[in-house]
Amino acid sequence: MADVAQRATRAKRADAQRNEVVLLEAAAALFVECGVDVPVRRIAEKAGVGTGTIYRHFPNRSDLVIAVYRHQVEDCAEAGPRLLGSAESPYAALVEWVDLFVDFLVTKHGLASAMRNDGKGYEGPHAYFIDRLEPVCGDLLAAAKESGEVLVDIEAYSLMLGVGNLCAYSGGDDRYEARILVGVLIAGLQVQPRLAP
Amino acid sequence: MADVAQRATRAKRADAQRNEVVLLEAAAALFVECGVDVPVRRIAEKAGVGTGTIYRHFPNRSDLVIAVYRHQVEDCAEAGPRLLGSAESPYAALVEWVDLFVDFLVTKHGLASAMRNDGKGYEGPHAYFIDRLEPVCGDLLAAAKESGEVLVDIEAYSLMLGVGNLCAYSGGDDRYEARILVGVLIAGLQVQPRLAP
Amino acid sequence: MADVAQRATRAKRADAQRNEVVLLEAAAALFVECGVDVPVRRIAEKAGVGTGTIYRHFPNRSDLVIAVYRHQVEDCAEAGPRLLGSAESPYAALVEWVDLFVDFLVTKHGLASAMRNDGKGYEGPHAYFIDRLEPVCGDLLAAAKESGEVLVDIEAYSLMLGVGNLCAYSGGDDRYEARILVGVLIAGLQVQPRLAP
Amino acid sequence: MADVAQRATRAKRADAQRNEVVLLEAAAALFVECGVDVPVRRIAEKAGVGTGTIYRHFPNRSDLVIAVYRHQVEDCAEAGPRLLGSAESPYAALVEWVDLFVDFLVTKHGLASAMRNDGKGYEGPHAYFIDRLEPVCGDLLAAAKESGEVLVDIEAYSLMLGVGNLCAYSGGDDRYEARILVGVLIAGLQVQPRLAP
DNA sequence: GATGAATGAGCTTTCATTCAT
DNA sequence: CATGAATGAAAGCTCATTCAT
Repeated sequence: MADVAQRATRAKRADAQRNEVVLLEAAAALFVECGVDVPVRRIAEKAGVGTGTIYRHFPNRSDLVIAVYRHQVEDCAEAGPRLLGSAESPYAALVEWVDLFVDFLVTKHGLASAMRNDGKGYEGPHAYFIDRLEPVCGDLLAAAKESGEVLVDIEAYSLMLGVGNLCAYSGGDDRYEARILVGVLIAGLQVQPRLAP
Repeated sequence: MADVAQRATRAKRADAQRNEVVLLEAAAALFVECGVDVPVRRIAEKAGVGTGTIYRHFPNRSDLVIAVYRHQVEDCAEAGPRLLGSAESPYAALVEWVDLFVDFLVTKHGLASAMRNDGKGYEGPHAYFIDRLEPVCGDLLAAAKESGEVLVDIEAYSLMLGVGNLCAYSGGDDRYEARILVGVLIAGLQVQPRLAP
Repeated sequence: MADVAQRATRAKRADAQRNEVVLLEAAAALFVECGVDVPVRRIAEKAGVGTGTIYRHFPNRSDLVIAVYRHQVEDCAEAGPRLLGSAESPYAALVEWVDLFVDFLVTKHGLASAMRNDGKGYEGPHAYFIDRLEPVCGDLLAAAKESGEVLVDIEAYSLMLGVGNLCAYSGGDDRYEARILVGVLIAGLQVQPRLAP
Repeated sequence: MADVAQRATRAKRADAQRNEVVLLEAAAALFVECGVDVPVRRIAEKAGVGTGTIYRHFPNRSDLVIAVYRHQVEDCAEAGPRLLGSAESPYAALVEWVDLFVDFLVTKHGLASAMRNDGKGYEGPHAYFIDRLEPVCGDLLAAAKESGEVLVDIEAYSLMLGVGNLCAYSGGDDRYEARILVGVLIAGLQVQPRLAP
C-alpha cells in the first residue's frame, strides 16, 4: 500500500516535473526571441499550459527568469576550478573559462541580457548570476594576475559584466561579432594600460 | 494682413521650436534618471506640456527617443574627421574618438542602451546611430589598420556596438567600470589575436 | 470476501467521516481568523488534505460554509423549547435564548456574517439558519407578547436578523460592544413604541 | 484671449465633472445592487466609460468608494448640531438624527454595508465615516445622557455601528424591518439595563 | 496648435473548480 | 477515494495613443 502511494506520488511528480521542463524551455525560447520582458501569458501559451500553472511552479515572474538560467549558470560555475587545474597557465584557464562563459551567453539561451539590472525592476536574476559566478571568475583573474599574465587592474565583477554586455542581444544581428570582441577584450588584459582613458 | 498672418505663423514656429527643445531636454533628463521606458506622461509633466503636445511633435515614443539623441550623435560624428587630422597617429585618433564616444554614451544621456535593437521593438534609434556613426568609425579603424597599429580584423560596426554594449546600463551600477573595460578592449586591438576562440 | 469488502467500506466511511470532521474544524477556525472569504486552498492546507477532498465532501464553497455552522445552529434550536419550560417568564426565556444565540454568533465562530444574503451570492447559509431558527425564536417571541412583557410588534425574522446584524463583524473591533447593543435592543422590546419613525 | 483660455478650461472641467458625477452615480447604484466589492470594470461599463477613466478620477478602488458616500455623510454630519438646537429635548434630537441617519443608510445608497471594516481589506471608507460622524453622534448622545433621558452607558461609536449594522443589507429583503429595529434599539436606550447580559 | 480626459488592450496575479493520476 | 496540478476567468491597475475641447 505504501508502494502504491509512492508510485502515485512519483507519477504526479514526474508529470509535474515534465511540465516544469516544458515551461522552462518555452520561457527560455521566448526570452531569446523577445527578451525577458515577454508577458507571462505568452510563455504559458507557448508551453501549452494555463497561466496559473506558471504561478504554481514559480510564484513570480522573476523566479521563472532565475529558474530558466539556473542550471546553465551552475554548469559554468563548476567549470572554473576544474579549468584552473587542467590548463597550462592561469591566463589560459581564464581564456578557456571565458570561452565557455560566452558559449552559455551567446549560443544557448541569451543569458546575457538577463545579467543586467533593469533599473528599478528585476534585481533577481542579476543578483543570482553575480553571486554565483563572481567568485569563480575572481579566482581565475587573481591567479592570472599573480602569474604576471594579466597586467590590467580590473575587478572580476566588471569583467564579467563586460563580457556579458558584449554578448548581449547578439542573437538576431549577424553583423555583430560578439566572440571576436570578447577575444579582443581578453587579449587587452595582457597589455599595459595607458594612463589616460 | 498677410503680414500679420506670417507674423503669427512665425511666432507659432518659434513657440513650437521652443516647446520641442523643452521637450527634448525633459526627455533626455528622464531617460538618464529612469531609463528609456519612462512613461510618456511623466515626460510631458516634466516638460510642463500635455501629452498630446508630445505626439504632435513626435508620432511615436521611439521617434522621441531618436530625436533626443540625434544632436549628440551629430556632434560625435563630426569629431571623427577632425581627430584624424589632428592626432599624432591614426590609432591615437581612434583612441581619442572612442573616448569621446564613451563620453556621450556614459556621462551624458545613457545613449548606449538606445543603441541596441530590442528584438522586434525599436528598430529606430539603432538604425539611425549606426547609419550616422559607422562610416566615421570605419574611417578611423581603416586608417589605424593601414598604419599597422591595429592587428585585429574587426568591423567598425562590431566595434561600435561592442563599445556601446560595454557602456550600457552603467549608470546605476557603481561597481561596473565601463571606461576601463573600453580601454582594455581598445588596447586589445593592438595584439595579434589567437586563432581559436 | 463480502465481509472483507464491507469491512473496507466501513473503514473508508469511518475515514471519510473523520476527514469531514477535520475539515469542518479547520474551516471553522479559519472562518473566525480570516472571514468566510478565506480561499479554499488554505482550508485544505490547514486540514491537511487536498482541495479535491473538500469538493468531494461539499460541492460548493457555500455548502462547506453551511456545514460548518449546522451543528451549532442545531444546538441553538434545541435550546428554545427547553428555556421556555425552565425560565421564570416567557420574556426571561427570550432574553436567555438571545443570550445563547449571541454566544454562538459572537464568541464561537463568527456565524453572524454568514447569516446575511450577500446580494446575488450565497443564498445558502442564510436560508438554512432562518428555516431552522425562525420558528424557535418565533415561539419565544409570541409567548412573550402574550404574557404582555413585549409591547413591540415585530417579526421573529426581523429580530433574529437584527441580532445577527448587531453581532456581525464584531470580531476584530474592540470598540464595538455588540453584546451591550443586543441588550439595549431586547430591552427596547418592552417599551411602547412611538408611532412615527 | 485669457477669456478664451478660461472658457476652454471651464469647458473641460465641466465635462470632466459631468463624467465624475456619472461615475459616482453608476458606482452608487452598483454598490447598492452588488455590494462594495463590485469590480471596477463593471462600474466603468455601467457608467459608459473606460476603466482608465475611473482611475484618472480615483486612484484606488477605495477612493471611489469614499467619494461615493462623502456627500451624503457630509449632509448627515451637518444635521447633528442643527437638530440639537431645534428639537424639544436632546433625546428627541437624537431620535431625529438617527432617523435621518437611517434615511441615508437605508433609502439612499446602501451606505451601511460600507461602514464595516472588511477584515484586512478596506480600512478607508470605515475610517472616514467614523471620523466624520462619531463626534456628531457623540454630542447628541452625551446631551441625552446629561438630560437623564438616556440611561444606558454606551459609546457613540458602538451605537452608530449598531444602527449601521441593523440597516445593513436591508435592500433586497422585504421581510427585514430595519427601521422598526432601529426604533426598538433607540427606545431601549431609555431603559435601565439589566446587569447580566 | 495645445491640452489632458478618455480609451482599452495589456499586464501580473489570485482562486474556485475540474480531472488525470 | 484522495490528491494537488492544471485551468482560465476575473481582478486591480498602467500607459501608449487618440480626440473633443
